[in-house]
Amino acid sequence: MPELPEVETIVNQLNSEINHKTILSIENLDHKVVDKKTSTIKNININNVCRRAKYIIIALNNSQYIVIHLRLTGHFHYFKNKDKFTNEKFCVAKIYFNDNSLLTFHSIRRFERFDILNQSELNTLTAPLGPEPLDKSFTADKFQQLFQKSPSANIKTKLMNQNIIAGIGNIYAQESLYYAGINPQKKIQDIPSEKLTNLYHEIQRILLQAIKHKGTSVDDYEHLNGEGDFQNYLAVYQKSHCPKKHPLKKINISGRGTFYCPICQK
DNA sequence: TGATATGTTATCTT
DNA sequence: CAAGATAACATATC
Repeated sequence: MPELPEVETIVNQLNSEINHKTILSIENLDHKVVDKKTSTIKNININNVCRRAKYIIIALNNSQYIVIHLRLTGHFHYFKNKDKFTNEKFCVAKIYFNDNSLLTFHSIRRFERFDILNQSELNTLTAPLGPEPLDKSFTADKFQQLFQKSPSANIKTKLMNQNIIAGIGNIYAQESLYYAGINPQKKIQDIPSEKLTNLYHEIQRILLQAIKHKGTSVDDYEHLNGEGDFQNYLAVYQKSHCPKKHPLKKINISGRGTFYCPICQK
């Protein structure tokens, strides 16, 4: 499932493939997933592609934004020649460019979102989001303060809450908790502050590492040109043993599957 | 065939 | 009341 590193990978690729191109038109094949306002996008230039939390934001030069959330199964394919496209399953939108290329968006579960927003709608969407974990301004001190505000909350649930800290989902929450040596069942108040600082550093390390590997390809994630390979470097997610060969436990926290090592994570 | 997976949001509970 | 927990959403896959 696409989290920060996967979305970041796709945004980087979109920037190199489609930035500053002109969108001729957008074909909307599923009005449940794709905003009907796509029909108004004709001969519009792309100013920039960026990421906020797990949102892909394509800034257009008519002061509108294409905002895409991949949720669980969303992905793109890019064709330098639009004629190379052959009817692919689950394609819900086709974006045609002035250089005869084509970007297709696919949604398997139809859980995904492809919206056309104006500036104020975009502001409303992003306003509640927590800080970006890789921002230079997001220091270890701020991380401490953020989490110690909710002493009785479960650490993993808070890590995955986009309004506390942006971009972390089920995979990277489990991985960073493993490397920080924190049992995912812990309440924040029961975690010593040195361990919280470790967690801060491990989050950044893991996210950067995963971006280098173009994300974790499990389930339906793929980027524009294929798959990432960080799944080969996971410590606990969907594993039976941790890197130190201890058997892992799988439990349920807030309705989400959670792998952890009872020996390494206290 | 029905259980499973999961990000976000709405709703329920404590 | 508010914080936290859980249900709902959709649907392909095993």
